Amino acid sequence: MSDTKILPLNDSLAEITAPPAATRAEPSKASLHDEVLARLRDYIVEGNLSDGARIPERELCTQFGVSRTPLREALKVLASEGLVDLLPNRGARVRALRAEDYKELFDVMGGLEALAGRLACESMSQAQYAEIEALHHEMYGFYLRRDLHEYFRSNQEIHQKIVDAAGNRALTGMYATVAGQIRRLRYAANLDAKRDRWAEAVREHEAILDALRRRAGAELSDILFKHLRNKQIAARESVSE
Amino acid sequence: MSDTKILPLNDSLAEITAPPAATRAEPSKASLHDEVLARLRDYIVEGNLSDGARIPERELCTQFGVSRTPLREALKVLASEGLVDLLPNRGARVRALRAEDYKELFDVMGGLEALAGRLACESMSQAQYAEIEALHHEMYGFYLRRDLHEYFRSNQEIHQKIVDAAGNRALTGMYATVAGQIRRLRYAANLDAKRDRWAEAVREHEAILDALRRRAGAELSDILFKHLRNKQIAARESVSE
DNA sequence: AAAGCTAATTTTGCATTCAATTATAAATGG
DNA sequence: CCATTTATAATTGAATGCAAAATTAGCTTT
Repeated sequence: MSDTKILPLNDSLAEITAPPAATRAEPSKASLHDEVLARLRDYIVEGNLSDGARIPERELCTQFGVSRTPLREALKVLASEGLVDLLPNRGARVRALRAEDYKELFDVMGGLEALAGRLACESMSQAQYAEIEALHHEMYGFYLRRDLHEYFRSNQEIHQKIVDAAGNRALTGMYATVAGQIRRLRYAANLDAKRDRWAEAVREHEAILDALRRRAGAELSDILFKHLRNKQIAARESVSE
Repeated sequence: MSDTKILPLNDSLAEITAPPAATRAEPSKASLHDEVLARLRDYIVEGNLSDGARIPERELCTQFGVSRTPLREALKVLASEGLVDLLPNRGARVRALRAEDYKELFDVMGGLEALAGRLACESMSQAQYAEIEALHHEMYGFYLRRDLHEYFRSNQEIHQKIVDAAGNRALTGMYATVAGQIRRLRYAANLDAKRDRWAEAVREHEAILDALRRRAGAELSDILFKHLRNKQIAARESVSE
């Protein structure tokens, strides 16, 4: 194994090297640790590494062009976020989530969105509501035109806007962490296979908007949790096919 | 072994050095990083360091008898948990939480407990319910006897048992993190100053138990969130005195 | 030739070292 | 005497070095 010249890279890791130039343009903005952390997290969240794949330190160091110290710090943080497993003396692996784990994460996401809805009802400004309402109508348009991709995007944006409207940074951070873990599962990919579920999801979103408008916190909380539960069930069915 | 002679310690940090011998007896159990992480987290959570206190690396290293590498790793993780702030080139400080931050954390805790209650209703065994019911009666006894300390302990145990009964490890972990951040505020310390609130809290716990028995998930979810809200209000009032 | 054992290589965990930034002290000028 | 500047010390961020553990390769023994 010749390690003096650039090695033939593991395919799955090849792209890590690509983006640094752009990030490097702004050189001393963040610490090396933060940069490595953000990039590695994105890379894992975006699903570029297969479940359980080994993450050899030395290789990643050459990819990122840093020493082992900041990389190891980033790995510890990612482990605490649940994205990687750290095996003693055996290195880091991308955490392999089983169906059971996804079920748990979905439920937590549902709980966090339920909370977000409740808080949004309490503190949301009229402008924030109007923004969500506009997004809802936009999303409905995509539904009518059967534009799944844009539907999905605006759907996600609505959910994020509700979380933002809660105005709770601790919640926002946790939501991002959980959403990141789940994102590795492209759960709604073949929602179109289930036309029934799509229509149902739209109806649920109408109920969400209605409760938001009436600022009915407890009710919205319940609707949002159940909405996420239905999403989860649909995801499980579509995966098992 | 490593610390043959004991250095002059900073007063506020002196106790950190105490427990290592016991932990050291079992040498290769955990990595140095994990040990330092756990001990430093406990130390901060238990409120031994004042808000905003500087955490000089070198000093802590001598306290723990480790080099800067594992300590810095632990600090990065604690920063991601929100327990410390990391100022670039300026070291770590115990994160100073303002009233606003506590309000946010309380709401998140309420949201997580609301979720826990809902999930517990779905999956809890009869034995688990019985255990909670027993704890509830025990707690009621402490209330009648005005034993605030034991009341508080069993109260906390009930809430933890509900979270455990949810059977969701992701939730359990997040709950622990949030509870840790809040624990630095001894919020219920002078609950006894408010006899009204104490009676009210007990009544709320009766409603919690009732909803649990009926496995009324959505209802319990709502009750638990509001219970935490009331706790929060009581805490704020008692602090402002 | 396969299974088991031993030696070499690699990889990890942690300590140490070095450079860069910040804090502190001294000195100079107004 | 105080403010500003300069020099020194301390602290942080990151790279390198080293010992222990683990993985791999090679060898022995059937």
